[in-house]
Parts: sequence; structure tokens; C-alpha cells
Amino acid sequence: MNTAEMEKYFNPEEAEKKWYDIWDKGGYFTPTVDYSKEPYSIMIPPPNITGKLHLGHALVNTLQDVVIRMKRMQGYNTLWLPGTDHASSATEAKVVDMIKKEGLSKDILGRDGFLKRAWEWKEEYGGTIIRQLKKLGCSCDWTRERFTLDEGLSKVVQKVFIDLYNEGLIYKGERLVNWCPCCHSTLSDIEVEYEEEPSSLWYIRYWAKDKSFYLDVATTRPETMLGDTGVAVNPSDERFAKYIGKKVVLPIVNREIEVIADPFVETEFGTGCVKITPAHDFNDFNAGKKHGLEIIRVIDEDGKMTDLVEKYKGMDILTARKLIVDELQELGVLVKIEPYTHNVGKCYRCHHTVEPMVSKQWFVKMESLAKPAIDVVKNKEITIYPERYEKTYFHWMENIQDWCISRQLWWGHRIPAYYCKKCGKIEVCAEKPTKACACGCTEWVQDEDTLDTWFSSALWPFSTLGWPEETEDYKYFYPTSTLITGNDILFFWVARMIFSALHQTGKIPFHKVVLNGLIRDAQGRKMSKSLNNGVDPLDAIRDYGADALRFSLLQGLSLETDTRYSMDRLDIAKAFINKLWNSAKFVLNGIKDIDYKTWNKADLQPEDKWMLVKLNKTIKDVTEELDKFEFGVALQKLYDFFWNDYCSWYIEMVKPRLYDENASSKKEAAYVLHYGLTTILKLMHPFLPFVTEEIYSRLSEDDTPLIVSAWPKAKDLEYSAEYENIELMQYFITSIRNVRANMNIQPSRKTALIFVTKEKGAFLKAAEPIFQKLAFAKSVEIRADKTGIPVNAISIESLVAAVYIPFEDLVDIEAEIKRLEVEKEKYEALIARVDNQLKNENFLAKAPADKIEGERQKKANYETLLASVNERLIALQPSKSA
RNA sequence: GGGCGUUUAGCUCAGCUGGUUAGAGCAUCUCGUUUACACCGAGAGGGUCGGGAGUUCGAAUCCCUCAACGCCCACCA
Repeated sequence: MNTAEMEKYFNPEEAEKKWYDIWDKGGYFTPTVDYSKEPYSIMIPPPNITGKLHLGHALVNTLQDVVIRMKRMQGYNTLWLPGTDHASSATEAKVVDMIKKEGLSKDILGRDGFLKRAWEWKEEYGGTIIRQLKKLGCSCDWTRERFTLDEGLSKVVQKVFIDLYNEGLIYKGERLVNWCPCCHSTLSDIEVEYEEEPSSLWYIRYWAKDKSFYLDVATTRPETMLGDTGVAVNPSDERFAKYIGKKVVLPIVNREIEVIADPFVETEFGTGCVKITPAHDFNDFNAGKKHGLEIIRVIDEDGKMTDLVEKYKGMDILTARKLIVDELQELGVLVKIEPYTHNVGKCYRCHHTVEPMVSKQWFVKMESLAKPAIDVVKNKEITIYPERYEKTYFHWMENIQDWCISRQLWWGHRIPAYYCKKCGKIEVCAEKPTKACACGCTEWVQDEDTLDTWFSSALWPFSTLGWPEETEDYKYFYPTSTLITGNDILFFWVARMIFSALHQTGKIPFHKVVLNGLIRDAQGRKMSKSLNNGVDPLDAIRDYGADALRFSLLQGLSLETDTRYSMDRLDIAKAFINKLWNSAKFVLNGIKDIDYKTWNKADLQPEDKWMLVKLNKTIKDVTEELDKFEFGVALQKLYDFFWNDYCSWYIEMVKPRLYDENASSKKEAAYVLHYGLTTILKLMHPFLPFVTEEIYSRLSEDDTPLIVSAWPKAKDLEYSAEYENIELMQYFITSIRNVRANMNIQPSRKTALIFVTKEKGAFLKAAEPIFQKLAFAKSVEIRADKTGIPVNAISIESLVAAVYIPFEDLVDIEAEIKRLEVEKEKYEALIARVDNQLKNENFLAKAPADKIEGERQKKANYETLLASVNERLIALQPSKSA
């Protein structure tokens, strides 16, 4: 124990620097494989290298740190493996922006030149978020840090791609894909976000060549009509049955297209006739394929019109739309325009409208991969917290589509596929083929595309451990224990890790998945740059400290819901840390001259035992709640225990013993104070690592830092009698304070004589110093009964004890009578309620016996107490009139 | 269109498998500078638990329904 006086205030900045350095250099973050110890491993959700720490990162990483710190203290061999994600499209966009400022472009630099710049960018900015995680206190093993595009991981990605291709689970196919003209790349289904937009529904008339009939179609995209290759009606729709198989002429381009029947057409919507543009609509593509319709592209990769009609060539979509509608109007085939609101797909990165487009792309075949991934969650090999997300997961997995993995970007893992320059034959292999193609050609060209960034993230839990080599780390730490991440990437990442891990390693990637919600502003809005309502965690750390930031994120946290965050959470956090600091200051100072290590169990006082029981309960609660990932509840229980039980009650109760030179059980008080605070620091350490370590370093008797000290264990204690007595004493103290405050006794600290009676009177008498300290007692006098106690007294009764405080000049009779009358009414109401219950025959017939007995007991107790109140009222009446 | 979540004190939220007088923090008000802490202490006020109906001896808790807000999935052109 360090007996030097503690500083007035905790200095977060100093402690953060000092302790992070000691922990890191001490190697506490870095496990070594040791089969005598049980492993516990967490893989960080790798933040993007473009990222700057925001509150969401701060939260998810604090959660991981809380878990890993607790497990470390519980004796597990813990690994929290950190790293970053290359984030293909986000990073590429940043680099493009950067070179644009120099007047450069991807085309000018070329692939190699561009990648050189991208790597430079990564070296310069990619470490930012890692440094910020360290400021938060994250106890990651930095010696094992990985990057999704580093050499080892790139090899894994390549191997997995080649294997899946050889197994027939990756294929290249011409399909309709989501295309972002702004990013100039494909997107997977889940990278498209739908937004409602007001638009119009245009009705266009398609005449038969001989004008014998016409069909009206309704569309939200009139410009795509140039690429129509059919009109579809529902086969059961009698209105149009006679036209099926006939042809109509497409206006403007004057192409004849066939009328087909397909059940996907809703007879109720629009006119019941749908124009079919297989090149630019998912339904139309499927229908076109089914009916063998031609695919004609209207829109190109830049989101401009193709050369189908010369005058529209190169035009952007909205301009072309307007002109085409005008032309249709002139041709007299625009029937009507209705206002219409519909959902438009947007790119999740740049928010540009996504164009469905026919393209030849690489896909992962999902059907056979999805099934085992569903099973491991169904049979609870993997548990998801909160549980309800399992349903979401199943729904998605059961309806999963093939995954488009090729991206027309340069920053990422280049697809290991080579094409014969002459015949186009595909070879999928790690290195450029040296052999000649069957056609005799020896020139091979590598696919220009890279892989979806999530393809490499999906392999993260095992690629980071050295798989496919049977490395020591892989054998020991895999499958990992728990994955903690935001619920927004359940599909993007979690689901894909599960099926990838099962297929590649034959094992689950992790046992538990913990999903946290979003952090919103005080009004419940998303934090965004445009609203400028974000809280910068680095500002919070600078102004309040990392511990305060962590506390502010965890307090009241529930995984079930999003969190509303406002700056006053930081003030609450700071107040709490200050309280912790001050309590430690008091304890250290109070016990420094006491040889508490030679304490005697036999000399423990009732309040000591009460404290130990409460402490035990808290150890149990906090551990259990954290095991359930109930971070908010765990912290709340610890908060309440520390602030109320330990500080407000226990410290106050033992002060008389510490201050009194002659007190007989000083050692025991000092011991329990020390032991209690030590335990609190341990339980609190995962939440507030820095301040707890700082205090512990001054309080602890050995050199082991708190970060690797043993997590507290609850003990078997038989102190229920003492516990009950202290609770009773607290009832009286609270009641006395209550009465005094309500009667506005002046001066408020004026002391008074206290008489105690009934069976627990002796115990209360023994607690006299506590009553003096906490209930303004002059002294506590024990009496066998009321005889001899002045009638004019405030009375507080329980079943087992009674307290009388003579009025003297404290209060007048009127006030006490009034108070007793309120008491009387309260008991009468309670009795009436119980009475009612006990008169209810149904209750008596159907409620369990112990419940009925409980109600009877309650009634008897209330009646006893009511009788006392009445007796007091009667006793006081004569005095009043006198 | 389908699914999920939320709705409890002015604000942020606890209240598990139905059973004492529905809790905490913040805010408000009163009193208090007692030798850890005014980033404190002691007290007080404040809720017919979103509406309605139901099951039950008994409902904040279970069932149904409606409403508001939010999220996810689907995409009828």
C-alpha cells in the first residue's frame, strides 16, 4: 500500500499514458499458446483504414475490451486480435479524390501507379484509427495486428477463391447486377439501399403494326423503353388473352416485340401490361430469360444512354427521360402521367442511384454454403445475442441469392483468373499461366477486377491466425470465443464469416455473437456529418478522459435498442470517477496507520458482515450479467452498490470506529474497507481500466497490476442475522432523517435523545455511535418498554423494535399528531386492500397457499403497526389539550 | 406487402418466467460547507406503466387489437 496522500483530483491524461504503456510493455495484451490454460479469443471487427474513430467504434471496442479484460482477470489466456480493413471502394474513392487535387486520375496513373499511391495513402492514414483505439484503452495484442490486404491474408483470399472455383462454387456468369455509375462498379444485393422517391407513372401505348389493336403499358422508367423486347401480361388475364403471341411495335425505335404471358405480372397494377426490358430490370431479366427475349442495353456503365438512338446517345438518364417522354407525346402514344412514389435503389457508399445492368461477373454460389450456416445457429453451436437476431439471420440465409463478388476497382484483392488472349479461355490460378492454351496461344491476361471487400473480411477469424497452415495460434485460439459487432453488419459480415468458416475450416468461426445497436443523438436522430450532431470521442477523451467516455457509453446500455447519447452522460461519468477517486482517498488515509492485515474474524462487527454479504451479492451479479453481455445492467448494479452501500452506508457507518482512538474493532473496519474497495476496483476495471489501475496501484499490497489480478469470487457467508439487523437499523435511521426533514427541525443538526424498546432494542443500543453519526442522536437509551419514556415523543415502530425521540424543543404535538394521522391512513388503506383480497373467495380457492398465508401475515403486521399508531394518537391527545 | 423492435416519472432507462405500497440516474424543490467527495450529503414532489378489449383470484408483466415512432426484408413495372 502506498501511503502517500492522493492528489485532489484524478488526472486522466497522465494515468492513460502511464498505464497503457506499462500494460503494453508488460506484455499483458500478448498471450502465448499454453495448453494448461483455457484460451479466450476475440477478433476485432476490422475498422476501415479510411476511418476516424467515431462513437460507434468507441462503443463496440469498449464492449470487446470489457469482455476481454474480465476474461483475462478470470485466468483465461486471452487474445484480442486487432487489425484494419482495406475497404476497397471507400479507400479507392479517397485516393481518387486525393490525386484529383493534383490534377491526376486513375487513367493517367495507370493501375500500378494508382496502387502505389493507394499504399502510400494507407501508410500515412491507415494507422490513425489504431492509435485512437489505444487511446480508448483497448487491450489488443498489437504484435498480432493484421491488415486484410497484407501478404498473408492476400494469399488466403487467393487460395479460397481458387478452391471455390475448382469446387464449382465460384462461377463467372452473365447476369443482371446492381451497378453504381458513380463508383463505376457492381454492388452486391445488400450494398443497395432503397429509398422512397416521388416520381411518375407514365402510360405508353404500343400499337400493333396493322393498328388492329394496342396495349397500354405503365412504367416508372420510360427511357428504358428503347430496350424493350417484349410486353408481358398475366396468363389468366382475360382482357389480354387474345393478344398473347401477337406483336406490337415499339414507338421511336419501331421494333416489333412479342406479347408474352407470365404470372409475375399483377393484373391489378397499372394497365395489367408490363413492358419488358431484360437489360435493366430484375423481373424483366428473368422473364426475358424464360421466354428467350433479346437483351438490349439502353444504359452504359457511366449511366449514359447507349447508341440505340443516335440523338439520345451519351445523354444522362434524366435528360433522356424528359426528351423521350416529349417524343412519345408528339407521337401521340403517351396516354397519361400519374404521380407515383416508389423505391429507388441507392449505392450504400455514395448514394448514387443504382442501375440494374446486364454484365458478366463473378459469383459465389450460395445454396450449398447457406445450409450448414443455418444449422449451426439452429442447433446453438453459435448463439446470437440478442436472440431475436437469429430469426433475422435465418430469414436472410434461407432466401439468399448468389453473391456478386467482382468489383471494377483496383484497390483490393485482384481476381486470380487469367484469360487466353486469343480464345478467351479462363484459367484460375495463383500465378500467370506459363503453358500454352489449348488454342495454341501463350498470352494470358489477368482479370482486371478485384474482389468485394467483404470477401476477405469473411475469412478474418481464421486468416488472421495463419490458416491454412496448422499454426500454433490457429490450433489454440480457433474457433474464437465471441464476436462483438454492430447489428448493421449481420449480413455483410457475420453471416458470411459463418458460411465461409464452415466451408473452409470445417469449424464455426466463433461460439457467440454479440450485436450492439446504433448510437443516436439526444433526439434519437442518427449522428451524421450533415446534421453535425455527432460527438467526437477524441474530444470526449481529451476533455473527460477515456474512462469517462467508456462509462458514458456503457451506462444504461441495452443491446436490444439503439442508444440515445448526449454530452451530459460524460458529466455523470466524470462525477462517478471523482466519487471513486475520493472514496479511495478516504480509505487510504483512514487505514494507513492501522495494521488491518492482522484482523480477526471474531471481531467483525455487524456492519462489516453486512458489507461482506452485499459485496458477495455484487460479485455474483456483475459476473452473471457480464456473462450474459448485459453491460448496462452489470454497470448499474456495480454503480448502485458502490455509491449507496459502500460509500453512503458502509463508510459512514465505520467512521466512528476509525476516528475513535479506543474503538476495539478498528482493524476489522480497515480490513473490510480495504477489501471492499479492492473488490470494487477489480469489478470496475473492465469498465474503467485507467482510474481503477491507478487507485489499485496505491492500494494493493503486491506488485501485480490490476489488469492481471484475479477476478473476485463470491464466498459462502453465514451472516444473515447481522445482515437483517443492519437493514433494520437502516430503516430506523432513514425514518428518523425522514421525520426530521419533513418537520423541518431547526437547527437541522440539533441532536436528540433516542429511546429504543422491544426485542431488537439491544442491537440498536449497540449501534449508538452509528445513530450519533447518521441520525443526530445525543445518545441511545434502551428501555424494557414504554414506561418512563416521555409521552411527548416522536415514535417510529417496526414489529421488532421501536424508537422514541422526545420532543423537547424539536417539534410540537400538532405536527406529530398530523404525521401519525397520515401513517394511520396509510396503514388503513393497506389493510383495506389486503382485507379485500382475503375476502375474495376465488383468491382463497385458487391462489397458492403460501401466497394466502403471506397476505394474512401482512394483514396481521399492518394491524399491529396500526394499533401502535392509534395508541400513540390516544396518548398524545391529552397532552395536546393540557 | 412481410417481419422485428420501442412506447413506464419532465428526460434517459430498469422492472426475468404474472403476486408486497411500480424503481434508479439526471432534472426540479427543501435543508445542509459534519475532518473522502458541493463532481457532495440528507430529504421531497412527480407515473391510472401508449389506447382499447381479453385471460386470470390477481396484469407494467401473458393473449388479441389499434395507434405512434423506429429498424430490417421484399420490390407491383
